[in-house]
This record gives sequence, C-alpha cells and structure tokens, in this order.
Amino acid sequence: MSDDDVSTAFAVLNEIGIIAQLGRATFEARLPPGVILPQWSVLNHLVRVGDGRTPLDMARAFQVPKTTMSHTVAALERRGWVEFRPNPDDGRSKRVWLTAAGRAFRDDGIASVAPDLARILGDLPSGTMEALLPHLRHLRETMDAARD
Amino acid sequence: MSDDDVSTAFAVLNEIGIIAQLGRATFEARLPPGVILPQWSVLNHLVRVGDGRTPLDMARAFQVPKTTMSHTVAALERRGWVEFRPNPDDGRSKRVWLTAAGRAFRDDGIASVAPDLARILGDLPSGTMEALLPHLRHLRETMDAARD
DNA sequence: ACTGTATGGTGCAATGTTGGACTATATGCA
DNA sequence: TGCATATAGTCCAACATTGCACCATACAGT
Repeated sequence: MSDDDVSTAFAVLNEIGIIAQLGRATFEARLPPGVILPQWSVLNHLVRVGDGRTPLDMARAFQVPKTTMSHTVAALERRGWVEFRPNPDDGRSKRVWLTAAGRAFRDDGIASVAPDLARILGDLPSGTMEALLPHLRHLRETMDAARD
Repeated sequence: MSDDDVSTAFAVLNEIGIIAQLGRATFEARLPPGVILPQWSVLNHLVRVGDGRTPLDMARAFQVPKTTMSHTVAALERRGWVEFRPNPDDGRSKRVWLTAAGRAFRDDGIASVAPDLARILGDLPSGTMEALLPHLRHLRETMDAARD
C-alpha cells in the first residue's frame, strides 16, 4: 500500500465530504422550510426498500446512532408522513409505515429537485454519473464491511 | 435529460451521503475525544492550500455558513493549533496561520487513519480510488458552479 | 469628503445530533 | 422455570450547526 494510494483515498473522501454538503444544500433549498434532508431521505428509503422497517434497521442503513433515527422518525410521525405499528415478531420494536401523505411528499421532493439535478447533469460530461455509481457502491459496501 | 439519468444522479448522491458519514466516523474514531472532523479538516486544508487564509475563504471552500467556520477556527485557536493575525490588506478580516502544534496534530491524524484507509483500500479492486477521483472533482466543481 | 451599500466577523438563540442512562422485552443457559 | 445478558427504543443533557441581528471596515458614486 503506497503513500500515493493513501493520499488518493484522502482526496476522494475529501471530495465526497464536500459533495455531500453541496447535495444537502441543493435539496434543502427545495424542501419546505423546517423539513430537513435526513427526514426526506428516510421517506425515500422506505419507498425504495419497502416500508415496515424498524427504526434500528434504518439507523444502520444510514449509519447514524439510533437516537438520531428515533428523533427523525418521530418528526415524520408528527407530520403524518409515517405511522408506527407494533412489530408482531418482537414486542420491543416498532415498524414504520408510510402514509399516503408521506409517499406524496417524497414524490414532490423528487419532482422539485429534478430540474436542479438536470441542470447539473447538463454541465457534466455525459456518463459521469454512470461511471461513478458502481465504484461508489463498491466503496460504500467495503467501508460498511470494515466498520466491524 | 432522461428520467434514468436523474435517478442515477439520485443514487450517486445517496451513496455519497452515506460514504461521507462512514468516512467521518472512521476519522473521528482515531481523533482524540472532543476533536471533531471539521476541525481536523480545516487544519488539513490550511496545510494543503497554504495558511494565511481568512475564515470566510475557508467557509466558502467547505460550503458551510460563515458562523460555522467562525466557531470551528475559534476552537482550533483555543487549542493552540492556529493563530490569528490581522489582515494588512483589509481591516475587517483576520488571517489564520497554523502553529507548529497544529501542523503536528494534522500529521498525527493522517498517520492514525492511514492504516484504516489502507485496510479499506486492500479490500477494494485496485484502481477504484483513481477511477473515482477525477469524476468526483468534476462533479464537485460543477455543483459548486451551479450554486450561484 | 460624504453617504449609501457591501462585506468580514461575532454573539445569540433555535434547532439538530449524539452519547449515556434507563425501561421493557427477548434470548440463552442452567 | 429462573437468571444473566443482549437488544429495541426513549429521555435527557452536552454539544455542534446555523439563521439572524448586529458591529466595524471598505468601497462606489456623487
């Protein structure tokens, strides 16, 4: 493992940190005031992987502490975008279900940000995102596995 | 701009958000308790681009509000890792300079995390990071330019 | 020079994040 | 069964982030 490899890795993580910041700002500019990216992301996650997950499942998926996820889903529930039902398999846990309003809000979010993303995509060499995606997935999976 | 392109972009930003989180956790696990990633990142930035920057310069580079950067550099100054000097060109602003202790602390950070990064790199197909870096730079620059 | 506006920086308050302690339920093992 | 340990979730307090109001300095147009 050469020093060069390590400094490339540093540079990659550095760029990723800044892009995450920019992406968050882009998103939040389009969400209604008071709604925050992690809230929308949880709705999106539930749509993509299916609802009925437990809060702890999602905390692991997002790599945040369980208290943070607890706070986030509580906010979503207050707004009527998700509802809790007991987990029949485990009396300690809840399952989180999307409401119709929650699905609609998630869809609105995509529709609102799509033009911003389209503008960014238009300024990038075509194929940039497709080139990034598989490598990013691989990196994420590897880092996830390394966190033992 | 097809729907597929937009959903690829969503997926890329999603992965980037999670990797940023994982990277942050990896780093903070190696920093002394109470030291936080943004603090170390600012020291790293000053080493890489040269010290003598103003806080506002750095706020822009990191895409954070100026109050956040003000808070961060104040913490670094309390720990003796940077010092402020007046800006001879502009009486409103400060310039931020690294101290010897600041440089040493930044170097220690690299040395502490390098083994973790090396482990991750060892589990990735070689060339993954090199493949990512130019695309990420491009994406970051484009998003930066789009934020007008 | 004078005045209006723009910019660098900070203090404060509201909010988000997170570690630690705690409760309740589940599971493994004698 | 009974007990020790592990796990899901929440409450609370400490701390980080950030929008807003404010001050000081700079600069542009007259």
